[in-house]
Amino acid sequence: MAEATRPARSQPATLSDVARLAGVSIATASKALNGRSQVRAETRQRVIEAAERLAFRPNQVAQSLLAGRTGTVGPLTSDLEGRFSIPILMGAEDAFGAGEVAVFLCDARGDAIREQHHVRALLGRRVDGLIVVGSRTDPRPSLGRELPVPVVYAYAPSEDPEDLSIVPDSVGAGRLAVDHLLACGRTRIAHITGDPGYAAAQERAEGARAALAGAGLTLVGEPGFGAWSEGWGRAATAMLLDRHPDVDAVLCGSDQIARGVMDMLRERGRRVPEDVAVMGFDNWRVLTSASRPPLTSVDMNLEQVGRAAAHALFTAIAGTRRSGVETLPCRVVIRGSTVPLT
Amino acid sequence: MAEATRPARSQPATLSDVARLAGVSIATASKALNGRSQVRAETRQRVIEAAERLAFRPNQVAQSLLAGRTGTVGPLTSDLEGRFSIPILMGAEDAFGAGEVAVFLCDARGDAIREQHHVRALLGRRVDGLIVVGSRTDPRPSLGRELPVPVVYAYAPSEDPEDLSIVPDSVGAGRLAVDHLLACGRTRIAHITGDPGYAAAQERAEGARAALAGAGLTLVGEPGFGAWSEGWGRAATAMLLDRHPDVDAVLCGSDQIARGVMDMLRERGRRVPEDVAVMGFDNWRVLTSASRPPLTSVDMNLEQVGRAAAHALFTAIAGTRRSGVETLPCRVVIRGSTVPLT
DNA sequence: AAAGAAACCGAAAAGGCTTTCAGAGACGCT
DNA sequence: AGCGTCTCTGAAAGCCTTTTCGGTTTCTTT
Repeated sequence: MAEATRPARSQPATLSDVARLAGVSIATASKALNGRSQVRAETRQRVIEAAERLAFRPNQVAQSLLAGRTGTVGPLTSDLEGRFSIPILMGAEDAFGAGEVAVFLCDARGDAIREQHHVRALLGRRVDGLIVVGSRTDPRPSLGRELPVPVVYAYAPSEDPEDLSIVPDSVGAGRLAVDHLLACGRTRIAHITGDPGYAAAQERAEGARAALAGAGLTLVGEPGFGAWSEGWGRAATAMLLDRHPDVDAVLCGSDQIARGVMDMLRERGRRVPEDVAVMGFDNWRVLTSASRPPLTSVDMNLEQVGRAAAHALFTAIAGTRRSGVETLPCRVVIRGSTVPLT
Repeated sequence: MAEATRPARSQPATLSDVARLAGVSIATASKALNGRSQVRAETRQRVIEAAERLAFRPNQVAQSLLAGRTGTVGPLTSDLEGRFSIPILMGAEDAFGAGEVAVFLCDARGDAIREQHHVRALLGRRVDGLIVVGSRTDPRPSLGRELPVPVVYAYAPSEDPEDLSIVPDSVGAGRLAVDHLLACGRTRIAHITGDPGYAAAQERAEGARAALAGAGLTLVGEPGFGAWSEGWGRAATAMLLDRHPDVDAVLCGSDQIARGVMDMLRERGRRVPEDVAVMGFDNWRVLTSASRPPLTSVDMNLEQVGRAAAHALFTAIAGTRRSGVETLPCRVVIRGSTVPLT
């Protein structure tokens, strides 16, 4: 734990340092390094060598000031703890990273005041655009139309239809899930899901019902709304088995619920997937692959949502703006809880 | 999905706009807004009103250029997916957020090339400092001593002792865990943990052994190194019960392992915590609170690690640099798997 | 009333870069 | 030799803000 005050570090080289070393003006140095054509090859070479000797990196702060664009983007997330924001941010970072756009990190902790504060801070830094990442798919208040930069909402759509929102297709996801169970030959399908106050819960249930109706079937019992927890999965399963012992598949609102469901099924002597198939939602690796058997789950393709949001923001910055809510399809990841391992 | 090209948004107001509206010079406007004293109260008021009318926000890009500091910090993480980086980043964001420092988001995906690329990008943006966040506690190569800004390593220490690293105290954590089990009256304690290639696994085992030795005891059997998975927890527990049926506590290397252990214990008819106490590591909520009974676990205080790293970086930027590896204590979070619920 | 002090204001420079535009030099042609 | 044409190069402006410092106004004091 040595402690010392070292001398200030050497300042990074500037363009004028390079120019001096190469014996040219800064204008020429700039042109040489940026591939402008009005420089003799030999001069350009001299400048490039000088730049390398000095480890010159153009000061992007100065470039930004001049260009009026900073090449930065502010993603506002309302919860970093939650596992939904991260994949979206990674997708966005991915999409931007390729284009040399830097991404700020802002966690509003679900607090509107903090969010406002972050928006201000980001605008002060002259970000070129904002991505607002929600923690649930319910619509959220718009940041407003009067912002000086484009905004894209991801996962949680904006309440204002003039804004552009990119969300996963929850209704379609419910449909996909049921389609898979039907394809597995199941016909007595129950649905145990989370908090009915979540749009995602309602929409998935809606999609599931629609798909069943399409096959001339209905859900076994009512959708079991409750909490997004293992405990609820266990409790709901116990009740379900009492009332509908003939159930042959349970579609769960989350992987956590699914784990609880599988737990209780095993406790009651049902085999998964032979007697009852179980499906989860979210495709959260830790849970899906650790369970016995591994859990079939619907993946919301969140990284794609992030990438799509980044892409939309890009085009909006370039001038072409879209609006409305755009949905992206989910996908079923099949594991041993619906299909016996061969 | 309406599509349209709206007119370019109005540019944000600049200081000279404000000055013009207030009928003063740019210099006076600046002084008025920044609370400098050489402005008549009445004039200041006029300027402030003008600034408000125009929704003026000083352009931080220009401020940065002038000040030579950007007020930004680059945290390089090697895996955002992993659950260890996030709390550290949140802690850092927290510590900086208060001081108006913006944090960039960089995920190197564990790739050294990507990391180099990100370092360059961050330096180009003239960040004032870097925080390197690792995904495991094993030492990692230094970024080098010749960087123009201070660097702090968090979670994964740098191999270069001249660098400053902030890490959780793994040895101490092992000791704390055993101390808790001893305090619960357990004496026949086994240790089932993860990949022996991880420094964290070795160090925790070392701490556990030391604490036992201090009480005149030894581990039941050898430490069970294996994988950081539920599956390994189950398998290792089965073997453990065969060889040492009298075990009365299992210290696990992670919460996932602990879940597997508890699963197998239940399957073999042991009650937790009455017959066998179980402890996990990492205090990962999803796992600890969802299990039956809730899992006692060691929390590495990662947010504190992040905050400490941010703080160290702050002081380093201000000129006072430290070096070496500094450890932060962990803490035991007691739940029902070691202490019967009252 | 005049001088001195204090309060207030604005011109200008700085920070690092890009770009425009004018000027300088080289070359080919008549 | 003189002219026009290219090809290169560099001075300077501009991006937006802060700060210094000289200048102007106002107030106090004798």
